[in-house]
Amino acid sequence: MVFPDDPSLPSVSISAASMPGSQRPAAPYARVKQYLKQELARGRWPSGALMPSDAELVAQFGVSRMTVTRALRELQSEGLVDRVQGVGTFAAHLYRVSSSLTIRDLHEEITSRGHRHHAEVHVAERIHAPAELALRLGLATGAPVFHTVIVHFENDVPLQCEDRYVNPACAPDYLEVDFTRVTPTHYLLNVAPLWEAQYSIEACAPSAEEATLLGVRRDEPCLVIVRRTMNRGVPITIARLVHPGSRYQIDGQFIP
Amino acid sequence: MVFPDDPSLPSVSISAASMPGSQRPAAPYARVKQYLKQELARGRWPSGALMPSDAELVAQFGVSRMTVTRALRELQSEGLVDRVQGVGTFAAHLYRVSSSLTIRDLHEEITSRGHRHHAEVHVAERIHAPAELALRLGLATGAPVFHTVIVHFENDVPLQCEDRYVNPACAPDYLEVDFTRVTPTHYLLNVAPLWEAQYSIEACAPSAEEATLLGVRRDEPCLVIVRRTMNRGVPITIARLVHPGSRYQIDGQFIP
DNA sequence: GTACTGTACTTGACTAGACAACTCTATGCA
DNA sequence: TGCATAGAGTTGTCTAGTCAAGTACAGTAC
Repeated sequence: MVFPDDPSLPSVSISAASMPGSQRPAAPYARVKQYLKQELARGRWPSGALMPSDAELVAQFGVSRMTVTRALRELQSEGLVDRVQGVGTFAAHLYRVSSSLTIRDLHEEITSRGHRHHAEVHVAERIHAPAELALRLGLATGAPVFHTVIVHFENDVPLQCEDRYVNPACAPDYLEVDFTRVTPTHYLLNVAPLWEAQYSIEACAPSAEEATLLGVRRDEPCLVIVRRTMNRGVPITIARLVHPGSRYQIDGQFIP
Repeated sequence: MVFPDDPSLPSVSISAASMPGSQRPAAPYARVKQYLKQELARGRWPSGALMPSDAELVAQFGVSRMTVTRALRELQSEGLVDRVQGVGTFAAHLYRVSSSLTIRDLHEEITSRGHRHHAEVHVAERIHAPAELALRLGLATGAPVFHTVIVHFENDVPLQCEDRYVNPACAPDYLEVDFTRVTPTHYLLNVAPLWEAQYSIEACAPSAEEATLLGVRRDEPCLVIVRRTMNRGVPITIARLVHPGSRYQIDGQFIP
């Protein structure tokens, strides 16, 4: 993906190789992939249409089947084609736009903007889980659970109120951590490196407590992310992240 | 370097294959991938640590290098490892959680929930682009632009107010379309199959007009998605999608 | 000490062929 | 007509090897 994209026709690899400006001729699998992508964008195969078979592409490009397969497998993982064993390769139905949403560690996000980040810890306690929380953390009712409420500031302006419950089995010394120096996200990523996460994003008004902590009015719309993470099937943490709507937005992009 | 501690001998694929419930023995590349994923989750290789080389994995699993390469390439594309030519494979720095956010066509999303979808077209016009809009659509100031305002209903409840500007060059007959039958998203995907998209998600109060169209109060927090899509560098459309916070949320998940 | 060089090791990419699993269609038989 | 079957075509996966390109390090000449 670092290569300059190759607008030339797929067959004339010679010209691409002898281009004065081009660094290196594109790898064969990349040429096949680029060709298919371009023709898809051009509308050559409408949604659901049958695309050339492996064998046809092998003949067309004069490469081995492994090379064609790699190009098609990557297109498949990008959601651009559907392959059905025994049937063929089809242009994907693009009625959904799937994009990569990166939820970064807030500290990293703020400092990468060149701003100052600091945090205030308002609650750091060990409680007994009420029924609903216990259920969501996969614990017994009344089992001990860690609870923190932390407000994060960007250049001394409150940006996020983080209300978090943590399964003690995953992070026994969670409450020992100095959260003015390390964010819970960062700490938990070290304790349990790989996650599965479910999240929801919604707009709603803050609770009275959240409004106070964030220094906003109760009718200020807030962007709320609720995230539940698990490691190998074991729930780790549930976090409710509340952001003033006027100060925070999520940006993303999708490049096919 | 790796031989001393080897807790799980990967050679015992027999047990997995002879499991009564398991359909089929996992493919070799999947076994390699699964093994590396599991050990990464276990913390065997901390962030940035050197992982086994291709050759070591070939010897360990008794498979060919193409098989090992495939497993590692997929892990790389998932962001779990970093490979550096001439140096080796390293456990990735996981200080960010990247997840896939799928923005589906609203009609498909509603009907897949088993609900009814219908749309009301409030504006469908051809205007002359003011300066800022023209800039964002890559056109000259005053150039013609299509503009639609459509409200989408789920079971007769307003769910989304869609305010959209379209580049006529990409969809000359946009205004001819019956948007009570086809959503603009769906139509534009047929006209221009492949997208690059930029979007932002934020919480804010609706405008007076939006509040009226959606049947909510002006202080109801709304989830607003602004999306700009392009095809091969040409801007296609800019859409502002406003949803009542009490009726809409974005859900997503991340599975490593 | 410094600069160069050769060697070993690493990942990147590809080939030619093989077998398996699956789907669809045409054919032959009852 | 209806059904079973054989064959052709497709994707899924793997092997055993090759060459290329990049990095790191030890040894050597100066």
